[in-house]
Amino acid sequence: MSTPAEPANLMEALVSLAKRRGIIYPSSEIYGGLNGFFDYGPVGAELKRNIRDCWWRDMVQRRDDIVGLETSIIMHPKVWEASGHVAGFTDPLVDCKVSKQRYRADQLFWAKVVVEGIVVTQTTTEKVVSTLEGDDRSKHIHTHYDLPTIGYVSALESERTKEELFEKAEQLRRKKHVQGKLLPLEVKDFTEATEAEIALIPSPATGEPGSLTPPRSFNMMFQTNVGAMSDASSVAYLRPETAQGMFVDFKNVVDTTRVKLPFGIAQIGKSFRNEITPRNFIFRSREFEQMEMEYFIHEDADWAQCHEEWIVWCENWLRSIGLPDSHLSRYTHPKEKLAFYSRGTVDIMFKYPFGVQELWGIAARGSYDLTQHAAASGKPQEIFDEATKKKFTPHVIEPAVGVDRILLAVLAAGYAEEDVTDDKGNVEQRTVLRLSPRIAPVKVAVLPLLKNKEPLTARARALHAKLRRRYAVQYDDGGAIGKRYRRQDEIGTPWCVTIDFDTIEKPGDTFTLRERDSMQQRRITEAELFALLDEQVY
RNA sequence: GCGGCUAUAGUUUAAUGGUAAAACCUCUGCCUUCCAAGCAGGUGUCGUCGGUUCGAUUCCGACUAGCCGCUCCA
Repeated sequence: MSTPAEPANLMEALVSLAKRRGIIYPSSEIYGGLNGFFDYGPVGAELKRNIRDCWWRDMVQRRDDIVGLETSIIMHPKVWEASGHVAGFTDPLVDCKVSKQRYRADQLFWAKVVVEGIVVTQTTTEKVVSTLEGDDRSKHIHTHYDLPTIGYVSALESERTKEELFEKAEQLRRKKHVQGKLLPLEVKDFTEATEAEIALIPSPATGEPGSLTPPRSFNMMFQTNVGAMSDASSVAYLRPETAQGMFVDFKNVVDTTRVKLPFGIAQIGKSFRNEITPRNFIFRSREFEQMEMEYFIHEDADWAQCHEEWIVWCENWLRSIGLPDSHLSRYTHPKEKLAFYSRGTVDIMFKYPFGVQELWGIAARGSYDLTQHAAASGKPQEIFDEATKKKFTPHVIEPAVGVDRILLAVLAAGYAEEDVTDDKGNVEQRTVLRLSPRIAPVKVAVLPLLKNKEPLTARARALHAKLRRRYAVQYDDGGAIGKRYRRQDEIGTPWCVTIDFDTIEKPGDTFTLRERDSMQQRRITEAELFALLDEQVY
């Protein structure tokens, strides 16, 4: 009997297991680690490779309409200017030191409040006078008529930013007991404030000046230099997405591979983003691996239907590697929040231990990317339509997913701690990773029942040698048999075959096949074992 | 980047101002006829750097990393 159960803190359990079993290590650990970077250990490397291979086989090799591509990680810097990443990845941010709020500088607006006319309040007059001497006093007061800046106001970007600023300015005028008429406000955003002004602009949270920091720029792209000289002309970027490779090589693929619309170009590769806050283990890291596909369609095609078909394809693929429906959902981006070039974006969400988060984004991008590159490079990115005899720029549907996010999802969905009751009634805990045979790092463990009986180990080694030609398998003769089963459970090995005395003493050359999830055993021949693997590991 | 909490063996945790302990894991040998058995043995720079102190794993500071919240994720 076994009872599946989720541990109280699933993430902690996963991080611990990942380290203990060689799935994921912190990067550069002996030097104290490096925030946002991770290494995949021997077991993790197999798991990750299997996820990539499954995707590539299903997305590229088993389809007629999609071809693969591998572009360089460092591309011409103009690629990222054309794509909008150089501008779009720079988000200057402002912190309020008192309220601990953070604002985007381009969404925080402010204005100097200037009042037309004479400053008549007693306090203000005295202040001005005290800085003057002798006969100059009256004269100087007079010349200050046109100087009365009474303060600053700020407001966040909204539909009524200007009204809000005006109201605040009016409040400020009354609060300071200043007579006169407000001059029209000159609204600027925070990126345009000088150092002196920053000290005087009030925080929208507190209404008091002096707590805002100067805007700090966070460019999400990692910069590097190409060539021996490090100057402005040699600046290059590590790609923040693989997609631009497909757009930039679009014409090459069209001209050299006989593809016809609709068709897709797929790529798997590393991308880099200098995330402000890497979080949640490998979910958001600074170096990660993407699997992206750009599906090009005719400009007159029914993009919405194509979009929906790809969403369904992606959902089915996630199921095929073992993610349960109970953890999957959809999020449709609201129209008003879409990027201006996007016609629609749907995210397939996964219920991670830390919340429901984006796993796979399927975006309808129109012809934005190809059009941008055509304009920036001066080379049209068009296809000739034989029917209408006209050239046009194709539109694109882009399913983009992170390998690391899938890997974390299969770990989270597959991890279980079960209470197992043995024959004597003792309850013990069993940790098991229920990974699909498609992606399991080890498909079969070959176990001689006893280590010190040569006929058993000889048969086991022979089987192991034969299996390993086609599948990732392990040979393990250490310790008691039950311990070896549990060891394989922890890395998600779907099957163990045990070479026992029946194998060598009885006719039929059968082994014990032990199944991971049910722990059930049955006898199986070598031919049946290979047939099972051929069917399940695809 | 800000705030709060944290850092002892591969993992999970103890104890201590006088150079550290347990369990599990792992490795070696013996044993073992199916679910983490037993026996014997091996494996440890208390995250890093500085300060206080005769002496710091322990107290203080900085840094690094992790968790939570804010922010960000085109």
